[in-house]
Amino acid sequence: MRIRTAADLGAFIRERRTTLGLDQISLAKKAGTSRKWLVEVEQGKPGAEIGLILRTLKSLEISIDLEADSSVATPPPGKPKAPDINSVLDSLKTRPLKKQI
Amino acid sequence: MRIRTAADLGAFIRERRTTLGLDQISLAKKAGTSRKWLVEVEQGKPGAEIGLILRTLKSLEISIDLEADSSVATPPPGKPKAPDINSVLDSLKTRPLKKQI
DNA sequence: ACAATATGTCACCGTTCGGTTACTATCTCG
DNA sequence: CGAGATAGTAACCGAACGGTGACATATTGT
Repeated sequence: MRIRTAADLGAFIRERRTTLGLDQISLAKKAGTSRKWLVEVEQGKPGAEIGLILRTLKSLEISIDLEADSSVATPPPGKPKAPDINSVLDSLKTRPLKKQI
Repeated sequence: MRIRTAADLGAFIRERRTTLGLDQISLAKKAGTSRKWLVEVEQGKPGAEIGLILRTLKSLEISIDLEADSSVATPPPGKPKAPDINSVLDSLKTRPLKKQI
């Protein structure tokens, strides 16, 4: 399922939890958090910490996949930076990422 | 990319940001947060709020997909709940799931 | 009707978050 | 060399988080 908001996430978590036949206490204990926290998350709390979220999803055996949309150089049409070959080479040269070269 | 930890998430965000040629300030502004926050998130801060994370991913045009692993009733082998027909029927009766059977 | 279960809500409290504002270290380019 | 841009870090502080424990509601099964 594609997640866009905290409410989406909460709904998905809840659905998965009930599908597995778990109650809030069981899942909260499994994920190492509290029932109160689970209740709020299932209601779509945007302030929930990502660490607890990840632990919860793991407890529910849910995989999280991130995908960069479309192509590399498609900054929302409106900022035509129009990078030329030089700038691209420059950026690769000046910003040695871990796995670069 | 499959995300399992906050560090994974931070690395992915950073890679995507640089790929798009954005600096931390630009992205932070775009996502409605602060540069300090972005720095910490890219370093894998597990306490970051899911709401800001989602806004950031949206700013980077990154899709988040959740997928429930394997089949419905496969609690990590070690808890052989061995549900019999009765318990299954009961759970269906008391907990009207959407897609069951 | 009663007990048991599961969920939602509340108040309290210590901890931590996130924003702001500096300062520092690199790196690039003129 | 010096100016500018980018990134990491620090201290401060109000706001919000998450945990605990209790109470209020359904809802189910006896």
